[in-house]
Amino acid sequence: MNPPRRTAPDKPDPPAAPDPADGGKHDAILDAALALFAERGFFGTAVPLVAEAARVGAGTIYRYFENKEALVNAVYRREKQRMLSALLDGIDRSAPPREQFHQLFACAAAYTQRSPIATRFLELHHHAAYLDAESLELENNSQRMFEQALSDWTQQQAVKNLPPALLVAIVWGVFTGLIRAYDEQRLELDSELLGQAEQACWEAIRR
Amino acid sequence: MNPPRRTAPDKPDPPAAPDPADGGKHDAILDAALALFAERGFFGTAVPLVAEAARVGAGTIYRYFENKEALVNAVYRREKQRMLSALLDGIDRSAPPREQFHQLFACAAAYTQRSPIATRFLELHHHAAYLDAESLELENNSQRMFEQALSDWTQQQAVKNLPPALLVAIVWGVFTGLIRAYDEQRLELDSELLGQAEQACWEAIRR
Amino acid sequence: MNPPRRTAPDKPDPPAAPDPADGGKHDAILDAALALFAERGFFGTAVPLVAEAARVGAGTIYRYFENKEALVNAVYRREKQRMLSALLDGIDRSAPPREQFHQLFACAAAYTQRSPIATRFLELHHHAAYLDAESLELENNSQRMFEQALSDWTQQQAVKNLPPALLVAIVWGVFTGLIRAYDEQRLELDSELLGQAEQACWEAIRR
Amino acid sequence: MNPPRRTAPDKPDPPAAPDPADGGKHDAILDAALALFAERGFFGTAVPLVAEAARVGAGTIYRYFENKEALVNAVYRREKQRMLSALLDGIDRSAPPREQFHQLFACAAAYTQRSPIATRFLELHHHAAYLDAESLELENNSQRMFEQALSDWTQQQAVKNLPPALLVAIVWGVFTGLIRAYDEQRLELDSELLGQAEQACWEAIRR
DNA sequence: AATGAATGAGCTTTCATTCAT
DNA sequence: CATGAATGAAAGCTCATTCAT
Repeated sequence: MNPPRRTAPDKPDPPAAPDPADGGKHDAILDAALALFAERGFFGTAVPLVAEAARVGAGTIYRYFENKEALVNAVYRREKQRMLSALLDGIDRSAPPREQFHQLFACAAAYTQRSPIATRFLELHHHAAYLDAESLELENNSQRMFEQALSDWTQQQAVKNLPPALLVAIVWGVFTGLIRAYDEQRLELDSELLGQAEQACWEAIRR
Repeated sequence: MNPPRRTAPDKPDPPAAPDPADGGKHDAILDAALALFAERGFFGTAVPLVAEAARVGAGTIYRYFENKEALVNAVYRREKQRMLSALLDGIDRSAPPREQFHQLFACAAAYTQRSPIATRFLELHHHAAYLDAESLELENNSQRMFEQALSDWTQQQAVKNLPPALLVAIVWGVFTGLIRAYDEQRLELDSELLGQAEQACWEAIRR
Repeated sequence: MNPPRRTAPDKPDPPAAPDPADGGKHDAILDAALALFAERGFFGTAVPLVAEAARVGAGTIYRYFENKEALVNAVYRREKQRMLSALLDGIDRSAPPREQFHQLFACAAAYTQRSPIATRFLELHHHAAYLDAESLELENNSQRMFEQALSDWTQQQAVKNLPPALLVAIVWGVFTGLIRAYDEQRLELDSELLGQAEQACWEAIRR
Repeated sequence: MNPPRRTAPDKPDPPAAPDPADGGKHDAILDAALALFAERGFFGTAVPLVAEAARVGAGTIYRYFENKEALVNAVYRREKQRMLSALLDGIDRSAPPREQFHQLFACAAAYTQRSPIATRFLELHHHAAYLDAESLELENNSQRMFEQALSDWTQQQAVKNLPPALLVAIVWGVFTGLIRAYDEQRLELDSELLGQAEQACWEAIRR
């Protein structure tokens, strides 16, 4: 893995849903909102600022999203789903647990590197009061999927027989810790270090 | 460790700095601000609300703190320092690394249980844009102290020979993961589970 | 007169001006605007809402009316004129005054019953700030016509020798009072009651 | 009665409730709101405009009134009550009906002349959608009081045996008609004319 | 020193109007 | 001609901050 750039891509994601030709405004707004919410938080970001960044009129945002809260939820869901896809699509559930774990770590690392802004956004808005039921449901679903994977590995005698929620908390916590350390510029996430972190994390949960 | 209460103390901390008899207003404001910022966030908390909760006039807050930002930084520094004290005072740096690690984990667990509101506050305001240089400096100091401890353990051949920042990220990440899982009610943090988490985390970093 | 329905027709009025085949859009807009302005007031009615109700594009309205104010004035003039026609066409100016008065009252009652929405609109927009000179001129004309009628009756020694404007104010006031009482559901306007009101009003002005 | 000035007093009403020394801001806001709402309507009046007219900051209005709707209701209730007092205090309920009727007419005329702006306001906001339950209750109460008076006069055989609501509608309608005619400058309300109107109106309802 | 009423800048949101299609 | 997506000015309202008391 290359030494990750300190800021970067995040925008070049192909406009996800092929919108019915609105000039890409819908996605432009989501992109702008993502960057600003990640940088300044929800309350710290004024809607006209999002509009300006998206190069649309302030009122236009309200043609696409009912209100500011709906906007942040739309961003949250798009990014959460993208992240989940990035992680899950890269895992071969029939491979041995240790291999799957490696794939997971690699995908997560690749994702955070490809989408640092989205990563920051998701980390920041993790459990905000303005997330609606649908967003929380998505959050729960993702949690459940990870618990399922860890639970499977336990049954395959590969990892410790501990509550899946605890195992997820450990793995997720380690990864989050890495991201934060990287964000706060205390750690350069090169591939050697990622490999070491992966191994350490595996040792935390392996039987 | 007892099954932790879902809410609780947090206030009875002795009035840290022996203020020159201002009727305790300074601390009352910090206490009120801590609770409100933890519950509603920085932008969600109106200054007059803090004043009311602290039972002082709105203008009084500005005699003690330059502005809202200064207030949240003061809260941050007080709580961060308290937390650091709680962790570091409980560790016997001459004990064997594994024993020190146990003490650290136990102190951290005790702290979060004793001060759930402060824990929530620190987690929530972890890297907010409105933290000033002094707060970030404190953050760095604490980081450096933990790195020093991990570095020592490495030299004592007890833990892996990895960059201390990585080791801290792992340990801190695991602990943060536990707190979150508990906050989101996915995990009950009883003493058995904490012990298992501690052991897993140790296995992540031990040589 | 039948016990009046609480809501009802109002639309089936023949499309007043035989427009040069614009697909009926001009009238459709006026119809929609009438209903919405009557129900929600001028400021409470958004132009795109009128467009939707008229089943035309929002921009189309501006091809027929310079702006919202011009639209409400057009509605006002159309309805005021219809109302005047309804009243004046039903009066036989060669009949004895008392008979003419009866015809006037009957026509007015019939009109308000046939066109409750228009009645509400005219009452609501009676002297709004956004009525333009032409609308006010129409208002004055109608006033003058009624004054003329009352003046004639005075000369025929049938009604009191008072300023025609006062006589009109009295008759118009009584009728408006009836409408309001009906609107506020304090009065059921059956034919007996209307007859009594008519007689009372006549006694107010008769010599 | 003097030839009424075309605009005039309305403000000099003593600040009704001796407010607990707020610098008269509460009343200043009500006064400014009354004038502007009467002139431009509820929706046509921007809150900052009221603030400017009252010579207070825009935010100050919200210290005294929950929102714009609460403000218009406060104005409505103050003015309606003042008007009712003006009418009812001037009537000697033990006098003969015709004399009472004269007093009523005289009081009403005096009130509208003394408070033309309030008169216009009450006329304009008569049954607006933004009046709350308390305001409507006040409206109903006043209606009931007038019906009671008319009903009494009927029982005293002085006026026609018609539904009190109809009698009120007639009297109130005539008076409203006079006001409108005056407002629209079609009628000068001198004392002679008022006397004639009073007599005509009495003839409408007298037995 | 302490207060809290007052302020006005700035927020989210709406909507009359335009103009590229 | 007709459209309706886009706009941005202006609305109602909040709240960090000040200052007369």
